Amino acid sequence: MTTEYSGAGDPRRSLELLWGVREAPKRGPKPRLTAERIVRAAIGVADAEGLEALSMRRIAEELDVSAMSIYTYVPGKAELIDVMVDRTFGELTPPPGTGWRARLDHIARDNWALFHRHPWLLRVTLARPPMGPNTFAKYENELRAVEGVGLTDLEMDSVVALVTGFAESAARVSVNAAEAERRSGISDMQWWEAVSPVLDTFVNEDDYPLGTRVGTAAGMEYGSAIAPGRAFEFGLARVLDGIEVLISSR
Amino acid sequence: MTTEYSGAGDPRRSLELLWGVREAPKRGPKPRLTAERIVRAAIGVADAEGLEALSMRRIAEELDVSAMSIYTYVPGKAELIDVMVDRTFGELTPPPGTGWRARLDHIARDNWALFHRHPWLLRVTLARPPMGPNTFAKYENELRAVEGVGLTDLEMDSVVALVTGFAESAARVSVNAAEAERRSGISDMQWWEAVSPVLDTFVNEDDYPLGTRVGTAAGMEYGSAIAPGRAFEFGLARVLDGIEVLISSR
DNA sequence: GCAATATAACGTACTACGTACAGAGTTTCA
DNA sequence: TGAAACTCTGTACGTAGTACGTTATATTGC
Repeated sequence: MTTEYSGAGDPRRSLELLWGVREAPKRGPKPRLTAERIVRAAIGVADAEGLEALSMRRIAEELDVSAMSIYTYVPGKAELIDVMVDRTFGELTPPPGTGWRARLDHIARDNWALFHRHPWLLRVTLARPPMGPNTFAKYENELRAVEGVGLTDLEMDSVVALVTGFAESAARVSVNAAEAERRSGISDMQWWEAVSPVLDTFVNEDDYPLGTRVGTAAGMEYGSAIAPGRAFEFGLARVLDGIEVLISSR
Repeated sequence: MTTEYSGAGDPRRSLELLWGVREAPKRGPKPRLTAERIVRAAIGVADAEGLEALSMRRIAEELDVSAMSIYTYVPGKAELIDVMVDRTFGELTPPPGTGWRARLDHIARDNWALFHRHPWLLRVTLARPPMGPNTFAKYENELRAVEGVGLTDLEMDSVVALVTGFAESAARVSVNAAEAERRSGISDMQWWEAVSPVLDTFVNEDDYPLGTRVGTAAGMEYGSAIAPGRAFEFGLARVLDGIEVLISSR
Protein backbone atom coordinates (compact mmCIF):
# COMPACT_ATOMS: atom_id res chain seq x y z
CA MET A 1 0.00 0.00 0.00
CA THR A 2 2.89 2.32 0.43
CA THR A 3 1.40 5.30 2.12
CA GLU A 4 3.71 8.03 3.33
CA TYR A 5 2.77 10.57 5.90
CA SER A 6 3.99 14.11 5.87
CA GLY A 7 6.01 15.18 8.82
CA ALA A 8 5.58 16.79 12.16
CA GLY A 9 9.15 18.01 12.54
CA ASP A 10 10.47 21.50 13.15
CA PRO A 11 8.19 23.90 11.23
CA ARG A 12 10.95 26.43 10.54
CA ARG A 13 13.20 23.80 8.98
CA SER A 14 10.33 22.46 6.88
CA LEU A 15 9.29 25.88 5.68
CA GLU A 16 12.83 26.86 4.74
CA LEU A 17 12.95 23.76 2.61
CA LEU A 18 9.60 24.45 0.99
CA TRP A 19 10.43 28.04 0.18
CA GLY A 20 14.02 27.30 -0.76
CA VAL A 21 15.51 30.04 1.35
CA ARG A 22 18.50 28.25 2.81
CA GLU A 23 21.65 30.29 2.27
CA ALA A 24 25.00 28.76 1.38
CA PRO A 25 27.12 27.59 4.32
CA LYS A 26 30.04 29.84 5.32
CA ARG A 27 32.54 27.15 6.18
CA GLY A 28 33.19 23.51 5.71
CA PRO A 29 33.55 21.42 2.58
CA LYS A 30 31.80 22.42 -0.61
CA PRO A 31 28.36 20.80 -0.61
CA ARG A 32 28.13 18.17 -3.33
CA LEU A 33 24.34 18.42 -3.47
CA THR A 34 21.45 20.80 -3.08
CA ALA A 35 17.99 20.19 -1.69
CA GLU A 36 16.68 20.99 -5.15
CA ARG A 37 18.68 18.21 -6.77
CA ILE A 38 17.52 15.75 -4.14
CA VAL A 39 13.90 16.70 -4.70
CA ARG A 40 14.28 16.34 -8.46
CA ALA A 41 15.92 12.95 -8.12
CA ALA A 42 13.24 11.79 -5.71
CA ILE A 43 10.44 12.87 -8.03
CA GLY A 44 12.19 11.07 -10.85
CA VAL A 45 12.38 7.85 -8.91
CA ALA A 46 8.79 8.10 -7.71
CA ASP A 47 7.50 8.84 -11.22
CA ALA A 48 9.39 5.97 -12.76
CA GLU A 49 9.23 3.32 -10.08
CA GLY A 50 6.44 4.30 -7.73
CA LEU A 51 6.36 5.52 -4.17
CA GLU A 52 7.16 2.10 -2.78
CA ALA A 53 10.53 2.22 -4.59
CA LEU A 54 11.33 5.64 -3.16
CA SER A 55 13.81 4.95 -0.38
CA MET A 56 16.55 7.17 0.94
CA ARG A 57 19.06 4.62 -0.28
CA ARG A 58 17.52 4.65 -3.75
CA ILE A 59 17.71 8.45 -3.96
CA ALA A 60 21.28 8.39 -2.71
CA GLU A 61 22.21 5.86 -5.34
CA GLU A 62 20.69 8.10 -7.99
CA LEU A 63 22.88 10.98 -6.81
CA ASP A 64 25.95 8.84 -6.20
CA VAL A 65 26.29 9.64 -2.52
CA SER A 66 25.71 7.65 0.64
CA ALA A 67 22.23 7.37 2.04
CA MET A 68 23.04 9.41 5.09
CA SER A 69 24.29 12.37 3.08
CA ILE A 70 20.72 13.13 2.13
CA TYR A 71 20.05 14.03 5.74
CA THR A 72 22.47 16.94 5.47
CA TYR A 73 19.99 18.70 3.20
CA VAL A 74 16.64 17.33 4.28
CA PRO A 75 15.36 16.62 7.82
CA GLY A 76 13.79 13.32 6.85
CA LYS A 77 11.74 11.46 4.32
CA ALA A 78 8.43 12.99 5.40
CA GLU A 79 9.66 16.55 4.86
CA LEU A 80 11.18 15.58 1.54
CA ILE A 81 7.85 14.26 0.37
CA ASP A 82 6.16 17.50 1.42
CA VAL A 83 8.52 19.37 -0.88
CA MET A 84 8.03 16.88 -3.70
CA VAL A 85 4.28 17.48 -3.48
CA ASP A 86 4.59 21.24 -3.48
CA ARG A 87 6.99 21.10 -6.44
CA THR A 88 4.60 19.09 -8.57
CA PHE A 89 1.77 21.50 -7.75
CA GLY A 90 3.91 24.05 -9.55
CA GLU A 91 3.09 22.27 -12.80
CA LEU A 92 -0.55 23.30 -12.59
CA THR A 93 -1.61 26.08 -14.92
CA PRO A 94 -3.96 29.01 -14.27
CA PRO A 95 -7.48 28.58 -15.63
CA PRO A 96 -8.74 30.57 -18.64
CA GLY A 97 -10.82 33.72 -18.30
CA THR A 98 -13.92 32.53 -20.10
CA GLY A 99 -16.48 31.81 -17.42
CA TRP A 100 -16.63 29.77 -14.24
CA ARG A 101 -17.62 26.52 -15.88
CA ALA A 102 -14.69 26.50 -18.28
CA ARG A 103 -12.39 27.47 -15.44
CA LEU A 104 -13.53 24.65 -13.15
CA ASP A 105 -13.38 22.29 -16.10
CA HIS A 106 -9.77 23.32 -16.64
CA ILE A 107 -8.92 22.81 -12.99
CA ALA A 108 -10.39 19.32 -12.95
CA ARG A 109 -8.54 18.29 -16.13
CA ASP A 110 -5.31 19.88 -14.98
CA ASN A 111 -5.46 17.95 -11.70
CA TRP A 112 -6.44 14.76 -13.48
CA ALA A 113 -3.39 15.09 -15.75
CA LEU A 114 -1.11 15.92 -12.82
CA PHE A 115 -2.10 12.77 -10.98
CA HIS A 116 -1.37 10.74 -14.08
CA ARG A 117 2.06 12.30 -14.54
CA HIS A 118 2.84 11.72 -10.86
CA PRO A 119 0.76 8.75 -9.71
CA TRP A 120 2.61 8.63 -6.40
CA LEU A 121 0.82 11.84 -5.38
CA LEU A 122 -2.22 9.67 -4.71
CA ARG A 123 -0.24 7.54 -2.27
CA VAL A 124 0.85 10.47 -0.17
CA THR A 125 -1.33 11.14 2.83
CA LEU A 126 -0.94 14.81 3.61
CA ALA A 127 -1.37 14.98 7.36
CA ARG A 128 -1.37 18.74 6.94
CA PRO A 129 -0.94 20.43 3.59
CA PRO A 130 2.64 21.39 2.68
CA MET A 131 2.76 25.13 3.23
CA GLY A 132 4.78 25.87 0.12
CA PRO A 133 4.47 28.52 -2.60
CA ASN A 134 2.83 26.25 -5.15
CA THR A 135 0.26 24.91 -2.73
CA PHE A 136 -0.79 28.46 -1.95
CA ALA A 137 -0.84 29.37 -5.63
CA LYS A 138 -2.96 26.32 -6.36
CA TYR A 139 -5.59 27.35 -3.85
CA GLU A 140 -5.50 30.94 -5.09
CA ASN A 141 -6.07 29.88 -8.69
CA GLU A 142 -8.89 27.60 -7.71
CA LEU A 143 -10.67 30.32 -5.82
CA ARG A 144 -10.21 32.79 -8.65
CA ALA A 145 -12.10 30.37 -10.88
CA VAL A 146 -15.29 30.93 -8.89
CA GLU A 147 -14.77 34.53 -7.87
CA GLY A 148 -17.55 36.94 -8.66
CA VAL A 149 -20.23 34.43 -9.52
CA GLY A 150 -22.34 35.23 -6.48
CA LEU A 151 -21.08 32.66 -4.00
CA THR A 152 -20.09 33.33 -0.41
CA ASP A 153 -16.50 32.78 0.65
CA LEU A 154 -17.47 29.53 2.33
CA GLU A 155 -19.29 28.33 -0.76
CA MET A 156 -16.32 29.19 -2.95
CA ASP A 157 -14.13 27.07 -0.71
CA SER A 158 -16.61 24.20 -0.81
CA VAL A 159 -16.98 24.32 -4.58
CA VAL A 160 -13.27 24.14 -5.32
CA ALA A 161 -12.86 21.37 -2.74
CA LEU A 162 -15.63 19.42 -4.49
CA VAL A 163 -14.08 19.79 -7.93
CA THR A 164 -10.52 19.00 -6.90
CA GLY A 165 -11.74 16.17 -4.71
CA PHE A 166 -13.64 14.72 -7.63
CA ALA A 167 -10.61 14.96 -9.91
CA GLU A 168 -8.49 13.20 -7.32
CA SER A 169 -11.08 10.51 -6.77
CA ALA A 170 -11.47 9.81 -10.48
CA ALA A 171 -7.72 9.85 -11.03
CA ARG A 172 -7.29 7.39 -8.17
CA VAL A 173 -9.47 4.84 -9.91
CA SER A 174 -7.54 5.33 -13.11
CA VAL A 175 -4.11 5.16 -11.53
CA ASN A 176 -5.02 2.15 -9.42
CA ALA A 177 -6.14 0.30 -12.52
CA ALA A 178 -2.96 1.18 -14.40
CA GLU A 179 -0.78 0.19 -11.45
CA ALA A 180 -2.58 -3.09 -10.98
CA GLU A 181 -1.83 -3.84 -14.59
CA ARG A 182 1.82 -2.87 -14.31
CA ARG A 183 2.32 -4.68 -11.04
CA SER A 184 0.64 -7.92 -12.02
CA GLY A 185 1.67 -7.87 -15.66
CA ILE A 186 -1.82 -8.75 -16.83
CA SER A 187 -4.65 -6.55 -18.06
CA ASP A 188 -8.04 -6.13 -16.42
CA MET A 189 -9.58 -8.34 -19.05
CA GLN A 190 -6.97 -11.06 -18.72
CA TRP A 191 -7.36 -10.97 -14.96
CA TRP A 192 -11.11 -11.25 -15.23
CA GLU A 193 -10.81 -14.18 -17.62
CA ALA A 194 -8.54 -15.93 -15.14
CA VAL A 195 -10.75 -15.29 -12.12
CA SER A 196 -14.13 -15.68 -13.75
CA PRO A 197 -14.25 -19.47 -14.16
CA VAL A 198 -13.04 -20.04 -10.62
CA LEU A 199 -15.51 -17.49 -9.35
CA ASP A 200 -18.36 -19.36 -11.01
CA THR A 201 -17.79 -22.28 -8.65
CA PHE A 202 -18.56 -20.00 -5.69
CA VAL A 203 -21.08 -17.48 -6.98
CA ASN A 204 -24.59 -17.96 -8.18
CA GLU A 205 -25.15 -15.22 -10.74
CA ASP A 206 -28.87 -15.21 -10.00
CA ASP A 207 -28.06 -13.75 -6.61
CA TYR A 208 -26.72 -10.62 -8.26
CA PRO A 209 -28.84 -10.09 -11.36
CA LEU A 210 -28.27 -6.37 -11.76
CA GLY A 211 -24.57 -6.52 -11.03
CA THR A 212 -24.11 -9.34 -13.48
CA ARG A 213 -26.06 -7.55 -16.20
CA VAL A 214 -24.49 -4.12 -15.73
CA GLY A 215 -21.02 -5.46 -15.10
CA THR A 216 -21.20 -7.49 -18.29
CA ALA A 217 -22.55 -4.53 -20.26
CA ALA A 218 -19.76 -2.30 -18.99
CA GLY A 219 -17.13 -4.92 -19.73
CA MET A 220 -18.44 -5.39 -23.26
CA GLU A 221 -18.65 -1.67 -23.97
CA TYR A 222 -15.33 -0.66 -22.51
CA GLY A 223 -13.30 -3.76 -23.23
CA SER A 224 -12.30 -3.57 -19.58
CA ALA A 225 -13.85 -3.80 -16.15
CA ILE A 226 -13.59 -0.04 -15.76
CA ALA A 227 -13.10 2.91 -18.10
CA PRO A 228 -11.56 5.62 -15.94
CA GLY A 229 -11.52 8.27 -18.63
CA ARG A 230 -15.22 7.91 -19.25
CA ALA A 231 -16.00 7.90 -15.57
CA PHE A 232 -14.08 11.15 -15.28
CA GLU A 233 -15.97 12.81 -18.13
CA PHE A 234 -19.32 11.58 -16.88
CA GLY A 235 -18.70 12.60 -13.29
CA LEU A 236 -17.28 15.99 -14.17
CA ALA A 237 -20.37 16.85 -16.22
CA ARG A 238 -22.62 15.88 -13.29
CA VAL A 239 -20.55 17.80 -10.73
CA LEU A 240 -20.49 20.96 -12.85
CA ASP A 241 -24.23 20.63 -13.49
CA GLY A 242 -24.78 20.42 -9.76
CA ILE A 243 -22.69 23.53 -9.19
CA GLU A 244 -24.63 25.27 -11.93
CA VAL A 245 -27.86 24.56 -10.08
CA LEU A 246 -26.40 26.32 -7.05
CA ILE A 247 -25.04 29.30 -8.95
CA SER A 248 -28.26 29.73 -10.96
CA SER A 249 -30.26 29.86 -7.75
CA ARG A 250 -28.42 33.02 -6.70
CA MET B 1 1.85 6.32 4.32
CA THR B 2 1.06 2.71 4.94
CA THR B 3 -0.56 1.58 1.78
CA GLU B 4 -1.28 -2.09 1.33
CA TYR B 5 -1.89 -3.70 -2.00
CA SER B 6 -4.23 -6.58 -2.50
CA GLY B 7 -2.70 -9.74 -3.73
CA ALA B 8 -1.97 -11.49 -6.94
CA GLY B 9 -1.71 -14.97 -5.49
CA ASP B 10 -3.58 -18.12 -6.37
CA PRO B 11 -7.18 -17.06 -7.21
CA ARG B 12 -8.74 -20.29 -5.97
CA ARG B 13 -7.12 -19.97 -2.55
CA SER B 14 -8.15 -16.30 -2.32
CA LEU B 15 -11.72 -17.00 -3.32
CA GLU B 16 -12.05 -19.87 -0.85
CA LEU B 17 -10.98 -17.48 1.83
CA LEU B 18 -13.40 -14.76 0.73
CA TRP B 19 -16.35 -17.09 0.54
CA GLY B 20 -15.41 -19.03 3.67
CA VAL B 21 -15.75 -22.45 2.10
CA ARG B 22 -12.71 -24.20 3.55
CA GLU B 23 -13.69 -27.52 5.09
CA ALA B 24 -12.18 -28.81 8.31
CA PRO B 25 -9.00 -30.86 7.95
CA LYS B 26 -9.37 -34.62 8.31
CA ARG B 27 -6.14 -35.30 10.14
CA GLY B 28 -3.44 -33.64 12.09
CA PRO B 29 -3.58 -31.53 15.19
CA LYS B 30 -6.72 -29.65 16.08
CA PRO B 31 -6.49 -26.20 14.53
CA ARG B 32 -6.23 -23.59 17.24
CA LEU B 33 -7.53 -20.87 14.95
CA THR B 34 -9.86 -20.19 12.08
CA ALA B 35 -9.50 -17.74 9.21
CA GLU B 36 -12.55 -15.99 10.60
CA ARG B 37 -10.91 -15.36 13.96
CA ILE B 38 -7.80 -14.05 12.26
CA VAL B 39 -9.84 -11.66 10.13
CA ARG B 40 -11.74 -10.41 13.17
CA ALA B 41 -8.55 -9.88 15.13
CA ALA B 42 -6.96 -8.08 12.20
CA ILE B 43 -9.93 -5.75 11.77
CA GLY B 44 -9.82 -5.04 15.48
CA VAL B 45 -6.17 -4.09 15.38
CA ALA B 46 -6.61 -1.96 12.25
CA ASP B 47 -9.63 -0.17 13.72
CA ALA B 48 -7.88 0.57 16.99
CA GLU B 49 -4.32 1.20 15.91
CA GLY B 50 -4.42 1.91 12.21
CA LEU B 51 -3.20 0.02 9.19
CA GLU B 52 0.44 0.82 9.90
CA ALA B 53 0.16 -1.13 13.17
CA LEU B 54 -1.31 -4.15 11.43
CA SER B 55 1.54 -6.61 11.18
CA MET B 56 1.43 -10.36 11.09
CA ARG B 57 3.28 -10.38 14.39
CA ARG B 58 0.75 -8.00 15.91
CA ILE B 59 -2.17 -10.18 14.83
CA ALA B 60 -0.41 -13.28 16.12
CA GLU B 61 0.15 -11.61 19.46
CA GLU B 62 -3.54 -10.77 19.62
CA LEU B 63 -4.39 -14.44 19.08
CA ASP B 64 -1.60 -15.77 21.27
CA VAL B 65 0.14 -17.76 18.57
CA SER B 66 3.38 -17.31 16.70
CA ALA B 67 3.49 -15.07 13.66
CA MET B 68 4.04 -17.93 11.28
CA SER B 69 0.96 -19.82 12.45
CA ILE B 70 -1.16 -17.23 10.69
CA TYR B 71 0.12 -18.52 7.37
CA THR B 72 -1.56 -21.84 7.99
CA TYR B 73 -4.90 -20.15 7.49
CA VAL B 74 -4.13 -17.28 5.16
CA PRO B 75 -1.82 -17.18 2.13
CA GLY B 76 -0.36 -13.82 3.04
CA LYS B 77 -1.06 -10.34 4.25
CA ALA B 78 -2.45 -9.09 0.95
CA GLU B 79 -5.11 -11.80 0.81
CA LEU B 80 -5.97 -11.22 4.46
CA ILE B 81 -6.61 -7.57 3.73
CA ASP B 82 -8.85 -8.48 0.82
CA VAL B 83 -10.99 -10.48 3.21
CA MET B 84 -10.96 -7.71 5.80
CA VAL B 85 -12.31 -5.30 3.19
CA ASP B 86 -15.04 -7.64 2.03
CA ARG B 87 -16.07 -8.30 5.64
CA THR B 88 -16.51 -4.63 6.43
CA PHE B 89 -18.58 -4.15 3.27
CA GLY B 90 -21.01 -6.50 4.95
CA GLU B 91 -21.86 -3.73 7.38
CA LEU B 92 -23.48 -1.67 4.65
CA THR B 93 -27.27 -1.61 4.67
CA PRO B 94 -29.70 -1.69 1.76
CA PRO B 95 -31.16 1.67 0.76
CA PRO B 96 -34.81 2.56 1.44
CA GLY B 97 -37.50 2.24 -1.20
CA THR B 98 -38.54 5.86 -1.38
CA GLY B 99 -37.06 7.22 -4.60
CA TRP B 100 -33.68 7.34 -6.23
CA ARG B 101 -32.49 10.49 -4.48
CA ALA B 102 -33.14 9.15 -0.99
CA ARG B 103 -31.52 5.88 -1.96
CA LEU B 104 -28.36 7.50 -3.28
CA ASP B 105 -28.31 9.75 -0.24
CA HIS B 106 -28.44 6.67 1.95
CA ILE B 107 -25.62 5.01 0.05
CA ALA B 108 -23.39 8.05 0.39
CA ARG B 109 -24.04 8.36 4.12
CA ASP B 110 -23.66 4.65 4.71
CA ASN B 111 -20.27 4.66 2.96
CA TRP B 112 -19.21 7.81 4.79
CA ALA B 113 -20.00 6.16 8.11
CA LEU B 114 -18.25 2.93 7.13
CA PHE B 115 -15.03 4.77 6.34
CA HIS B 116 -15.20 6.46 9.72
CA ARG B 117 -15.70 3.19 11.56
CA HIS B 118 -12.83 1.60 9.60
CA PRO B 119 -10.49 4.42 8.59
CA TRP B 120 -7.90 1.92 7.40
CA LEU B 121 -10.17 1.10 4.44
CA LEU B 122 -8.97 4.34 2.90
CA ARG B 123 -5.35 3.19 3.11
CA VAL B 124 -6.00 0.00 1.24
CA THR B 125 -5.28 0.18 -2.45
CA LEU B 126 -7.42 -2.43 -4.09
CA ALA B 127 -5.41 -3.57 -7.08
CA ARG B 128 -8.48 -5.49 -8.10
CA PRO B 129 -11.67 -5.56 -6.05
CA PRO B 130 -11.97 -8.45 -3.58
CA MET B 131 -14.42 -10.82 -5.23
CA GLY B 132 -16.30 -11.64 -2.05
CA PRO B 133 -19.99 -11.91 -1.26
CA ASN B 134 -20.28 -8.51 0.36
CA THR B 135 -18.52 -6.69 -2.43
CA PHE B 136 -20.99 -8.17 -4.88
CA ALA B 137 -23.91 -7.33 -2.62
CA LYS B 138 -22.64 -3.77 -2.29
CA TYR B 139 -22.60 -3.27 -6.04
CA GLU B 140 -26.00 -4.90 -6.40
CA ASN B 141 -27.54 -2.60 -3.79
CA GLU B 142 -26.02 0.45 -5.38
CA LEU B 143 -27.39 -0.43 -8.79
CA ARG B 144 -30.83 -1.14 -7.36
CA ALA B 145 -30.87 2.43 -6.08
CA VAL B 146 -30.95 3.79 -9.61
CA GLU B 147 -32.88 1.02 -11.32
CA GLY B 148 -35.92 2.06 -13.31
CA VAL B 149 -35.27 5.78 -13.41
CA GLY B 150 -34.62 5.82 -17.13
CA LEU B 151 -30.85 5.42 -17.23
CA THR B 152 -28.92 3.03 -19.42
CA ASP B 153 -26.91 0.26 -17.80
CA LEU B 154 -23.72 2.21 -18.43
CA GLU B 155 -25.18 5.35 -16.90
CA MET B 156 -26.34 3.42 -13.84
CA ASP B 157 -22.81 2.17 -13.34
CA SER B 158 -21.40 5.66 -13.77
CA VAL B 159 -23.86 7.21 -11.36
CA VAL B 160 -23.16 4.81 -8.51
CA ALA B 161 -19.42 5.13 -9.13
CA LEU B 162 -19.77 8.90 -8.85
CA VAL B 163 -21.71 8.76 -5.60
CA THR B 164 -19.53 6.17 -3.89
CA GLY B 165 -16.41 7.87 -5.19
CA PHE B 166 -17.61 11.14 -3.75
CA ALA B 167 -18.35 9.56 -0.36
CA GLU B 168 -14.88 8.03 -0.30
CA SER B 169 -13.25 11.27 -1.29
CA ALA B 170 -15.06 13.28 1.38
CA ALA B 171 -14.39 10.63 4.00
CA ARG B 172 -10.72 10.66 3.10
CA VAL B 173 -10.46 14.35 3.94
CA SER B 174 -12.23 13.76 7.21
CA VAL B 175 -10.22 10.72 8.23
CA ASN B 176 -6.93 12.33 7.25
CA ALA B 177 -7.72 15.31 9.44
CA ALA B 178 -8.66 13.11 12.38
CA GLU B 179 -5.55 10.98 11.96
CA ALA B 180 -3.30 13.99 11.70
CA GLU B 181 -4.74 15.13 15.01
CA ARG B 182 -4.30 11.74 16.64
CA ARG B 183 -0.83 11.21 15.24
CA SER B 184 0.53 14.66 16.10
CA GLY B 185 -1.41 15.15 19.31
CA ILE B 186 -2.41 18.66 18.34
CA SER B 187 -5.57 19.98 16.72
CA ASP B 188 -5.79 21.72 13.36
CA MET B 189 -6.13 25.05 15.10
CA GLN B 190 -3.19 24.48 17.41
CA TRP B 191 -1.10 23.40 14.47
CA TRP B 192 -2.07 26.44 12.49
CA GLU B 193 -1.25 28.70 15.40
CA ALA B 194 2.20 27.11 15.66
CA VAL B 195 2.93 27.31 11.94
CA SER B 196 1.32 30.65 11.18
CA PRO B 197 3.89 33.00 12.80
CA VAL B 198 6.79 31.15 11.20
CA LEU B 199 4.98 31.14 7.89
CA ASP B 200 4.60 34.91 8.01
CA THR B 201 8.38 35.26 7.74
CA PHE B 202 8.29 33.51 4.38
CA VAL B 203 5.01 34.43 2.76
CA ASN B 204 3.56 37.75 1.75
CA GLU B 205 -0.18 37.55 2.23
CA ASP B 206 -0.73 40.09 -0.55
CA ASP B 207 0.45 37.48 -3.01
CA TYR B 208 -2.53 35.31 -2.13
CA PRO B 209 -5.38 37.72 -1.40
CA LEU B 210 -8.26 35.36 -2.11
CA GLY B 211 -6.72 32.42 -0.36
CA THR B 212 -5.96 34.51 2.69
CA ARG B 213 -9.46 35.94 2.81
CA VAL B 214 -11.31 32.70 2.19
CA GLY B 215 -9.01 30.60 4.34
CA THR B 216 -9.45 33.00 7.21
CA ALA B 217 -13.22 33.07 6.74
CA ALA B 218 -13.38 29.26 6.74
CA GLY B 219 -11.16 29.04 9.79
CA MET B 220 -13.30 31.54 11.68
CA GLU B 221 -16.55 29.86 10.74
CA TYR B 222 -15.53 26.29 11.37
CA GLY B 223 -13.10 26.75 14.21
CA SER B 224 -10.78 24.60 12.14
CA ALA B 225 -8.97 24.67 8.83
CA ILE B 226 -11.46 22.24 7.39
CA ALA B 227 -14.95 21.07 8.29
CA PRO B 228 -15.25 17.65 6.70
CA GLY B 229 -18.85 17.09 7.71
CA ARG B 230 -19.96 20.28 6.03
CA ALA B 231 -17.93 19.56 2.94
CA PHE B 232 -19.68 16.21 2.72
CA GLU B 233 -23.14 17.71 3.02
CA PHE B 234 -22.37 20.46 0.54
CA GLY B 235 -20.80 18.15 -2.00
CA LEU B 236 -23.49 15.52 -1.73
CA ALA B 237 -26.19 18.07 -2.46
CA ARG B 238 -24.32 19.25 -5.57
CA VAL B 239 -23.65 15.73 -6.81
CA LEU B 240 -27.27 14.67 -6.39
CA ASP B 241 -28.43 17.88 -8.09
CA GLY B 242 -26.16 17.08 -10.99
CA ILE B 243 -27.59 13.58 -11.25
CA GLU B 244 -31.08 15.04 -11.10
CA VAL B 245 -30.29 17.19 -14.12
CA LEU B 246 -29.38 14.03 -16.02
CA ILE B 247 -32.40 12.03 -14.91
CA SER B 248 -34.80 14.90 -15.58
CA SER B 249 -33.47 15.16 -19.12
CA ARG B 250 -34.72 11.68 -19.92
C1' DG C 1 -1.69 -51.18 19.04
C1' DC C 2 1.40 -49.16 15.63
C1' DA C 3 3.42 -47.20 11.62
C1' DA C 4 2.34 -43.95 7.87
C1' DT C 5 0.55 -39.70 6.75
C1' DA C 6 -1.41 -35.17 6.98
C1' DT C 7 -1.57 -31.05 9.19
C1' DA C 8 -0.55 -27.36 12.72
C1' DA C 9 2.70 -24.62 15.02
C1' DC C 10 7.05 -22.67 15.69
C1' DG C 11 12.02 -20.70 15.47
C1' DT C 12 15.37 -18.96 12.61
C1' DA C 13 16.96 -16.19 9.04
C1' DC C 14 16.96 -13.14 4.98
C1' DT C 15 16.32 -8.65 2.85
C1' DA C 16 14.86 -3.92 3.03
C1' DC C 17 13.40 0.17 5.43
C1' DG C 18 14.29 4.96 8.06
C1' DT C 19 17.54 7.05 10.65
C1' DA C 20 20.51 7.80 15.28
C1' DC C 21 25.15 8.25 16.18
C1' DA C 22 30.07 8.66 15.96
C1' DG C 23 33.90 9.71 13.45
C1' DA C 24 36.74 11.41 9.56
C1' DG C 25 37.80 14.71 6.23
C1' DT C 26 37.45 19.66 4.37
C1' DT C 27 37.06 24.58 4.31
C1' DT C 28 37.05 29.20 6.48
C1' DC C 29 37.90 32.60 10.06
C1' DA C 30 40.35 34.63 13.99
C1' DT D 1 47.92 27.71 13.00
C1' DG D 2 44.42 26.18 15.60
C1' DA D 3 39.50 26.18 16.30
C1' DA D 4 35.10 26.08 14.52
C1' DA D 5 31.71 24.85 11.14
C1' DC D 6 30.31 21.91 7.95
C1' DT D 7 29.94 17.64 4.72
C1' DC D 8 30.04 12.97 4.15
C1' DT D 9 30.16 8.07 5.41
C1' DG D 10 29.89 3.40 7.86
C1' DT D 11 27.82 0.94 11.32
C1' DA D 12 24.01 -0.45 13.89
C1' DC D 13 19.15 -0.88 15.68
C1' DG D 14 14.48 -2.06 15.46
C1' DT D 15 10.62 -3.50 12.46
C1' DA D 16 8.54 -5.57 8.22
C1' DG D 17 6.83 -9.96 5.40
C1' DT D 18 7.63 -14.45 4.78
C1' DA D 19 10.65 -18.77 2.95
C1' DC D 20 12.25 -22.77 4.98
C1' DG D 21 12.97 -26.66 7.90
C1' DT D 22 11.64 -28.94 12.07
C1' DT D 23 8.82 -30.64 15.67
C1' DA D 24 4.41 -31.87 17.71
C1' DT D 25 -0.15 -33.83 17.14
C1' DA D 26 -4.13 -36.16 15.28
C1' DT D 27 -6.22 -39.60 12.16
C1' DT D 28 -6.11 -43.58 9.06
C1' DG D 29 -5.05 -48.22 7.53
C1' DC D 30 -3.04 -52.43 8.88
